[in-house]
Amino acid sequence: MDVRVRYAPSPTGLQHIGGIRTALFNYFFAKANGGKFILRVEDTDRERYSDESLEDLYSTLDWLGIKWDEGPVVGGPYGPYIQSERFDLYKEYAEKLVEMGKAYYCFCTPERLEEVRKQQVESKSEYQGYDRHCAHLSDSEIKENLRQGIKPVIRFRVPTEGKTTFHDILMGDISRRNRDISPDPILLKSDGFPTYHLANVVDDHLMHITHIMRAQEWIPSGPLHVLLYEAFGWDVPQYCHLPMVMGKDGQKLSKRHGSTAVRDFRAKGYLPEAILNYVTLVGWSLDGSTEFFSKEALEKCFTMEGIHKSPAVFDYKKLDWFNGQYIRQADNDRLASLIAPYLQEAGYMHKPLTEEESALLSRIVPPVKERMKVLSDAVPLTSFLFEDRPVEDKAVYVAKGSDEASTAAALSRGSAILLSGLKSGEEESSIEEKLSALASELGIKVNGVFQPIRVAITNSTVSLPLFDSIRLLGIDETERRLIRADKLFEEN
RNA sequence: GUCUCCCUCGUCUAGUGGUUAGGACAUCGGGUUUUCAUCCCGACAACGCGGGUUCGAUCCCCGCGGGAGAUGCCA
Repeated sequence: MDVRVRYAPSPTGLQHIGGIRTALFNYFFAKANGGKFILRVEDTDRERYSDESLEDLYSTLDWLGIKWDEGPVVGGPYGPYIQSERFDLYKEYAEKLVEMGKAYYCFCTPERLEEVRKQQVESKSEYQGYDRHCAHLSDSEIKENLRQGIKPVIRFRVPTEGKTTFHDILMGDISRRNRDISPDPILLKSDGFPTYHLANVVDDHLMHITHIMRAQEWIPSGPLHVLLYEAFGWDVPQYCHLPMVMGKDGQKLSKRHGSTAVRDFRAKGYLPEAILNYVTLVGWSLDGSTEFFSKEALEKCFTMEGIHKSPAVFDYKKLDWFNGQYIRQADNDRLASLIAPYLQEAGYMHKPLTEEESALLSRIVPPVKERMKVLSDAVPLTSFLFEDRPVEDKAVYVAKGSDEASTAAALSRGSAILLSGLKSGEEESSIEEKLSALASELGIKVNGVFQPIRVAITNSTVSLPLFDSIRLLGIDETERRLIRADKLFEEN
């Protein structure tokens, strides 16, 4: 049997790390087994639905390079793949269950349900959930309610006896007494839309899904779904519940832990291959030592056996490390085009780039790529080129182990050495030697000479390498800034 | 409350009835370097606890503890 798996998100929010991890596992499992990866949009919650979420779903998968074999846009033999477009289908199946006596109409108002819930909490009842008030209405009672225009929901009749077991590839057999299953969950809402339980089971069956890989938060409803498959007389697919992705505090990863939307990571300057690589390693490993995986490699080597049972904490620092690694590996031209938007956003460059800017950009990349964790780091790293904010505080120019007098001397004499060297096209290493010699003459450390020069030129003690900075800035501007710093020290 | 699942360094993980319990991130220290970063070297650091089974348990069994998830006309 050919493997068919699906990612079935609900477009009620931006695609987040947890969701995308599920998508990736499904995708890689399908690819590694020569199967099909199906995308299905579960937009049955009309209150929380948003177009933006749907667009975000497509753009995020696209950014990661994840293509679906069947689904919205591309179509497929079992479409449509958007649940709202399958509206009639669910009603049909729900009513089929009603006819079989396995489901029933319920006319309870939300107010009454709320009241029941409240009482259960107050009385600390062991049983929670619906009290099956409408489980045994007579035909005439149902007709009367319908005649009055009350919109019913359809509830599934959960057996009160026995237990239901399903097999999970990772977890093994998971059983639950039927009486512990939430009593009589709603299958079809009063607005005619199905709930997750119904739509999911119906669609997975109709779309011939072979393996259901979803987050562990669904384990408790596994038995219910099995009951549903059995009620319809359908085969139960294979289950594989994925470990959850947690935040630092061990709770389910959410916004309060930091960014969780993939879009946010993208905006900050994470590369898709870094996200893809790291996210796949959350809850999965090949051998415990291999860390770098390309998408293509994972499409071949991903196995279910490598998936873990226990939840995993999402480590932002490790993601940063991965991103830095991938940035360093990245092609310079690609990096240039990836960095450009950040510099444009900062107002440093025009959109589109002028020819000069484009040329400058490609010279910026090599020194900058060694120093970035995220692409947006390029902005602070190069700001000295685009906005001149001279350091007024003399103390900043003074290196450790030096003093103001030596610094003043280092600055004026060092500037002279530097500028004449640069203008005469002298080797950088030779200029460097002379500056070092100056340091020992002044009786200070090498940095005692370099630091004031660096601060003068880059307006910061932390910068790109000095000669790189000068090359990017140009000799004239370098000279201007050196003279200005020199004056600062001459003033008193 | 009830049900279900989980438990190896701070974090992600490898691993075995007998190992110096391995790797990576983070942290700390050192080296290279004009700063920062990169890069290199090193250090710290784990089998939740208690019973069994066994010549021997991190590994097998039981209990406890801790954590998480579910308990919606959300998915």
